[in-house]
Amino acid sequence: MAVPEPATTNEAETKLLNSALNLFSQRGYEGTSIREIIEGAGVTRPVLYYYFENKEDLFRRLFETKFSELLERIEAAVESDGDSIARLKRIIAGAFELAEQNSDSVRLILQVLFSPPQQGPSLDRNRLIRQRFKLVERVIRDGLENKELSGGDSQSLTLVFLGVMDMHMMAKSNRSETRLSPEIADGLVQFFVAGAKYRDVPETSLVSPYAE
Amino acid sequence: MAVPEPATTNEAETKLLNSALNLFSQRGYEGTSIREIIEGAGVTRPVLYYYFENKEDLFRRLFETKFSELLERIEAAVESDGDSIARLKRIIAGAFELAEQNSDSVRLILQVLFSPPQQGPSLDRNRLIRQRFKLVERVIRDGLENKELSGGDSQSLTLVFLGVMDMHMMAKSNRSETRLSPEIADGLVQFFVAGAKYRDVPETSLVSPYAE
DNA sequence: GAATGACTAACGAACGTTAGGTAAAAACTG
DNA sequence: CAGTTTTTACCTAACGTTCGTTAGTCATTC
Repeated sequence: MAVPEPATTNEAETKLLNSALNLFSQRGYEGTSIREIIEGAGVTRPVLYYYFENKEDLFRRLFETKFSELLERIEAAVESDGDSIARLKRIIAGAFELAEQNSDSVRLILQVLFSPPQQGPSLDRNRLIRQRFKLVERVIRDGLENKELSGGDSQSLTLVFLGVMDMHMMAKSNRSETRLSPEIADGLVQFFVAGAKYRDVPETSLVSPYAE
Repeated sequence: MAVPEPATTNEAETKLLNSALNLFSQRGYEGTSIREIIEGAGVTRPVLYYYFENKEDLFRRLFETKFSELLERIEAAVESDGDSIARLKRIIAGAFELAEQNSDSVRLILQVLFSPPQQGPSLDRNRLIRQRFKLVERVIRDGLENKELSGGDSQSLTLVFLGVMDMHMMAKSNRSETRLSPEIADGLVQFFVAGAKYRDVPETSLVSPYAE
């Protein structure tokens, strides 16, 4: 009976989320006012409070959506077929693809992961960091078991891997001309594998950087 | 008779800078109010405006001091003796040492380098990023010329190097139990050299991530 | 006639900043 | 070197603005 397209019902909500993504990713949480968000969305203030509890709720829901997108991509790569090196390549390639498609989302995510501990709304940053860490670590542990990788414990290697990946996404965030192609993703993993394999020094490891 | 200690002349200014470092590094620029800063320093508000033009001036002067400390350390390592691998080790070891000694400073620096473009007071972030980038790149270019390194252009390799270094400093910022020892610094450079050397793929490079 | 989705208008609190004043030390002057 | 002026280092008290938030109202739709 009713229109079978409730997709376009929350037009105002979508506009608010888009405006919020744009502003939050560029200016941060405290640097963005609710007045700027509603202006960008072309609605009035009470409309925002109709769809969202408050500013923090808006930020949290926005962030959770975007972060889930990234996690799902990584998860898909982790559970994909092939050896661990191929899966590592897919992890980076997927993240790079997201950064190319939706650089605002990636900037928002990096902002949260790398911001000072008490900045912005209180969300469990360490949990988020660990979630992503664990996914990548699983692949690296597989690689160590199959002797595709060596040269350190899984935690140290994961930290290096994420460092390389994130620094490139950060470069893309800062300079949008930067192109993060799948070829670069492959090259970085080759780099990583070589470093983890041919190292002829005693293994070094951090004291549980993101352990459980 | 009177206490002959004029060393404590700018006592209030120092207290303000210390309080500001503590708060800014933990909560960010917008997340910290002038009232919190003066409370932490145990002075009144006009005292802050006596020593600093305004909040932005306070932040800028604080940041510039701390960032210079880091740059000077890197510079010293860049200009030190030995092959480029030894110098790369000293760069990381120096940064790690600073992170161990003064984690607030490092957190403040990382915060500025990695925050979204329009957050906080307007300071030329790309210039700062480039300054540090150039210093490291010089050593890596030397390494490429002397065949101590290979496997990519100097810019790509520098980006990887900084990614590995920064991710570890970030880990320290998030979890202060993390120990960033000189041994770990050495291990990371070994990793880096192996990755840059034994890679058997065509060289890949980004489109000028932090070129001039 | 009850939700839904929007509006105008205002709220108190917190923000960065400043006007205006004071006690003591430092610098100058006859 | 005594007397005067200036500067230093702080204070109390308030300013105007912006912040996030909400009470109250009103069409439109089901």
